[in-house]
Amino acid sequence: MTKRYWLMKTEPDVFSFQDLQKRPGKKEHWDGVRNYQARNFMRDGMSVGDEVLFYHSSCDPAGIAGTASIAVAAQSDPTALDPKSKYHDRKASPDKNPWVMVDVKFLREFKRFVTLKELRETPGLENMVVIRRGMRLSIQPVQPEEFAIILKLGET
DNA sequence: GCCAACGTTGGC
DNA sequence: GCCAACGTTGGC
Repeated sequence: MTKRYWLMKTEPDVFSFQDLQKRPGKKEHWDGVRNYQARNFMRDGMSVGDEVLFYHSSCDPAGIAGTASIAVAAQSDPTALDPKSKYHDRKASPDKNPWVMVDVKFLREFKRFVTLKELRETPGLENMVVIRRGMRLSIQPVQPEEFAIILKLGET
């Protein structure tokens, strides 16, 4: 299977790229996704080895901190079944849990944080999902050409 | 803190 | 199955 590219959003106050780097094995479960479109990307699209732009949202400035990879493909998300979790879904049950998570592994921190403003201004990124008005999807596909352009921005 | 955009919920 | 109300996201 060919490698795919993704963008994954997180609020750095909750879980940042630096937090990921500090985790054992630099890996963490990407749990708590409760949107079907994002779930479908994880479940149907993501494979081990896919590369991810790690996006910080709801902060100033918003933008991409670095890259990660998919370490484990979609698996059942146990937080949906945990009444104590803030991601608990009362409609989910062990034999019918609609929610999945993947494991994400820290790959490389950019030399330079690439802001959303810069994404908007960079030729070749005009069709990126993340710059679309009103776009709230927390997991988005990224074109290989877009990924390459952003890598170059982050490393120079 | 504002508010536009969007997804979800629930009454009918 | 429609759609108004509501809640959330997230840039500014």
